[in-house]
Amino acid sequence: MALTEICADCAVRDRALCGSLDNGELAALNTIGQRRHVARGQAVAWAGDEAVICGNLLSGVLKLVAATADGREQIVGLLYPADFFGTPFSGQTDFTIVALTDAELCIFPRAAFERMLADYRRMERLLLQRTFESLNEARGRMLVLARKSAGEKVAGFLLDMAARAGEAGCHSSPDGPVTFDLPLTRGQIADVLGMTIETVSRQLTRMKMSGLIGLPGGRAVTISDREALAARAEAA
Amino acid sequence: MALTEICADCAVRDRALCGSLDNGELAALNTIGQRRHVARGQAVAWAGDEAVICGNLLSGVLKLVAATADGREQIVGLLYPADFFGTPFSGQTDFTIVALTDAELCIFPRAAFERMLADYRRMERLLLQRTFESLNEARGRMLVLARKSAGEKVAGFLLDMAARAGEAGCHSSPDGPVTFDLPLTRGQIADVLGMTIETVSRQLTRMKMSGLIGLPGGRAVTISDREALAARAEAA
DNA sequence: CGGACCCTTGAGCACGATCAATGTACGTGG
DNA sequence: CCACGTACATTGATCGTGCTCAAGGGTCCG
Repeated sequence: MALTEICADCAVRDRALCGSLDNGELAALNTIGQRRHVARGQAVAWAGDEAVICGNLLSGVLKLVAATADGREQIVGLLYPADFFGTPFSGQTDFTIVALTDAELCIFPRAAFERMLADYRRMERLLLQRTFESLNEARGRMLVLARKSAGEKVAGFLLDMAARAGEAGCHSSPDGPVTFDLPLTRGQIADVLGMTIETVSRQLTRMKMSGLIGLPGGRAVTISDREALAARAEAA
Repeated sequence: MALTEICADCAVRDRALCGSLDNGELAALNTIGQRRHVARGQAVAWAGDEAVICGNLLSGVLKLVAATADGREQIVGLLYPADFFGTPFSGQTDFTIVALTDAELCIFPRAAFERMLADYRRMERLLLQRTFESLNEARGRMLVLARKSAGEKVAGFLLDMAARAGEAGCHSSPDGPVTFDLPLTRGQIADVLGMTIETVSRQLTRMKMSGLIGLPGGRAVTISDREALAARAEAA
């Protein structure tokens, strides 16, 4: 199956980096890329290993994990469909990438991808822009991790997830109750926010008691009072 | 004074982004760049403002600051000579940039700089690589901020600063006591590490008591036992 | 000498981590 | 179909790190 055909039916065709390529260029991409499926929990890359691949995420969610020598973990980034992963020009990967859900990837050998960047300037430019965005996001997260309280962290996280769920499904109800499923377990939320599973749980129940949110069960969350939730995300 | 002359005597000529340009290209750069001096404490850019300039740091140290609505601050990055600052392709700056010491900048209008990137591919490539490095550093810092104890944070910070001081002066004494001046006040260290001024001070005196370091006075620090300090930077 | 700024040290407290028990949902095999 | 195992979530009790508030000392400069 030629990649051009694959690309034609690619779920993220217009949003991924390769959206900047025309059909002829996709044919070239064809020769070096391939699809791969990873199961939930499976690692895509290990911190410390040589960086041999990079690519785009087609479906599912990946986490980027940093860890201390003694096993403490911190999720330093989440990857959603159309996101690029891997570190071109870098000898080794600094972070472990693990699939949080079953996921589908479109991967390239790093060296070949770097040559491609040289050939397709629009793609390199796009990658530069995205990298700046990631950098800004990471820095913003540093403020959250270091200076925000548990309540602020969880409230802000819920708003982020609601925004992401909204832009996907786009039920377009700007206010009023919105319900969606969190793609993460409590433990993973804790890993993202730099807290413990118990504190996340307690904060969620507190917000339920205050009427800010509803917890219908499973991973579902209902934003009942977006205003108040936003206030809690900023309050000291 | 032509910029080419300026560039010729530029302190960071071989280390900055523009090190990738030849003399003819520097002449072009000449037409859009200019030097600027900023005093200690003075801001170079404000978070939320439109991003109009970017450039290279020639001398001094700058901080990149994120802040909450109610005034809590976090330093999300430090800039040293030869570092690039600013966010090309982004409408507004997300972080405030302030000079920690008197500093000298080489600044460009953002739009003009973006056009330059299009003309000089080596520079764009270099910027992409540097941005990836910054991203990795920011993510590594997320782990520190969220998961490390006060002692680990301070120990790791001292080692970082020692490494930086070493590569500048390069007294090349790999082991054995090394003495250098911290470029930051206790308060600024606290802002970098996500803690309070008091906790930083207490940790430093603890390390002095343990014989890991010496505090000769002023901003000076002596690394007496690098091994033990490194152990404390990793220990739980 | 006075004031500004930075640093150190102490006492007390609060937030969130830790330890522990129980509850809930789901899938598997007897 | 129910018993069981696993993984995830909730809730409680207790503890400790690091923040807060407060006082005092050092250094530099006008």
